Amino acid sequence: MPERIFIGVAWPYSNGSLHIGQIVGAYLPADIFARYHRAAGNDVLMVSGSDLHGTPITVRAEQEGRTPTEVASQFHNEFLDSWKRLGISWDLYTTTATENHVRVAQDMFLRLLEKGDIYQSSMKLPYCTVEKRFLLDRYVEGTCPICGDANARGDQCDNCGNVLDPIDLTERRCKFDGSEPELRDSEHFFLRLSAYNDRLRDWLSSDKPRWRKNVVNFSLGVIEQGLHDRAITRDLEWGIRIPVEGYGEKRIYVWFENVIGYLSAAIEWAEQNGQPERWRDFWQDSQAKSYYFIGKDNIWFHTLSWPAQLMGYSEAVGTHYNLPYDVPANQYLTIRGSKASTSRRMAVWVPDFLSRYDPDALRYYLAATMPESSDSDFTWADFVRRNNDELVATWGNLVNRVLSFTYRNFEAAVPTPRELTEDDRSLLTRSEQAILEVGQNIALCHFRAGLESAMSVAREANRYIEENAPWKLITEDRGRCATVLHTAIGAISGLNVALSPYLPFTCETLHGYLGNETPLRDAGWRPQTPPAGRPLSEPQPLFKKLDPAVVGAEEARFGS
RNA sequence: GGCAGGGUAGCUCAGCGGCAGAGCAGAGGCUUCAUAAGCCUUGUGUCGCGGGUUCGAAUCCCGCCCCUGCCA
Repeated sequence: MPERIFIGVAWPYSNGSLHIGQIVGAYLPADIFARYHRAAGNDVLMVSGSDLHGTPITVRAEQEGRTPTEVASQFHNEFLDSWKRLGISWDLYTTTATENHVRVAQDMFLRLLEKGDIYQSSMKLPYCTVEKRFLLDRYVEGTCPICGDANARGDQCDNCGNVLDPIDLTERRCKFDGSEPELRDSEHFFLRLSAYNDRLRDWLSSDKPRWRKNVVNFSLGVIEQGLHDRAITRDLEWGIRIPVEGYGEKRIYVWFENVIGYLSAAIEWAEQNGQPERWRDFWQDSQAKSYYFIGKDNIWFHTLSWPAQLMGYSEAVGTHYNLPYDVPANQYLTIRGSKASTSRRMAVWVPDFLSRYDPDALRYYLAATMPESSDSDFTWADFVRRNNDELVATWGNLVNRVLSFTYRNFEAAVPTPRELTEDDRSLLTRSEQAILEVGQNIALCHFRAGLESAMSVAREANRYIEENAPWKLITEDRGRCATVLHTAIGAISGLNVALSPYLPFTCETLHGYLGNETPLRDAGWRPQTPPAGRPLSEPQPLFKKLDPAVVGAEEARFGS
């Protein structure tokens, strides 16, 4: 019985190129997960989109003297290209600027307002009398009350790292003109999160054994402190309008709005596919499972506020909406020890990376070092090492040595085996087990362990080749040689299925070398046994070995 | 400052109450089908620091240090 799997992936701000930390944190694990479940025959819907709103975009636009729309659409288009080149297999990748999303977001806002989960209240905010506008926290500067640094921002002090409120600063000044901002009352809308404290606690306390412990413990910790109501509108021009009269200069704040994209994207997907009610299969069938792939900075929004929004909306409209089934948040991938940053433009960028290296090499590296339980560190030396000593040497070379030897010595076709020995059957069994183990690991979001399950069988296959030495058998016992190669090809075919969620491009290529005429994605999550006599295509190496000199070149480029 | 996660071999990490492990790197050997790839053998550890509980602690408890995230 197929499962229904909804996969929501964090909505990236389109304020700069994607960097590999974002890929390893959310997009790659989501894609591996989606590819596995599709192969296993499950009903999968994977969606996300570019967040075209949000202050990071307006900040960049102001810096460059462009409009937010120009900045946002430039990077949205670049993202589309990056997804294609990385092989991220969206069912729909949209944006937060669609009419559909605005309608769904405003509807949720209004329903929660009618229900009383959203209410109005005033708050004191810094107002610049020169600019004649309310200032975002980061546009107020002053002296840090904790460390005394004179150049602290209203949201955070870069000197001591503490989170601040603009009201805490002394010697407050406007970032743009240096004038002292006034504190003025501003009417805003608040989400009544406090009303959901107990229900969220009950939900987070039950049936969460597969959740990562940092995700559960962090969320429960916030609940124990007591969830407070939070403003969900801002004094901004860039964003989705508040669907209430008299708030023309304010907008819905992105943290409330962009998560609604998970729902609106499902609706958009269903409409685009001519089955406008299909989204309900993923949102209203309580057997459907929703997974959210995000980075650790995003946990609060996905385990607390978004579930509260959904609980409230379900009640308000009288229809059930599924809460997250799992939120497998990843830690960070640091770059030589420091955090990547889009706004500070310090990162390994995806378009740049893919201009010199292959997507599967990157996918392999990122999956093998995925920061599932703690931050992991990217270094060029480690990338080259894993590519050359693991991907090329173990898997790529296994494939190449078996296929090229067979191609040359057995008329470019799968050899006809004699009776299999214990040894042969044992290898084929291990290959079948690899498919099962990889699948189980991926289903539990243990991506590194899944890859290792497959790689360890690739090592066993290399041992099998070594022990049976087909290069000797070819002159001594051609029948036995045929059997060994047939067995090795069977094992490789199985491993190719097991690795396909991780390495979609090269696995598809190998599937072709193995003489298949239909795409690998149609083969399912099960062993493949190429029939004896099937013609093989002439194999080429699947991966490129990297010159260790690229380490120095890349580090120089990175500006060390 | 509060909450949470992490700190284990040169590197990347697993183990989370019962003889400290894997992959890769290093050293030695074998092999030659293969992208000088493969296979075998092999060294390596104050398990962040200091206390405690226990017959027994990397694992549980207390305190501290360092890294990361969040703090509406």
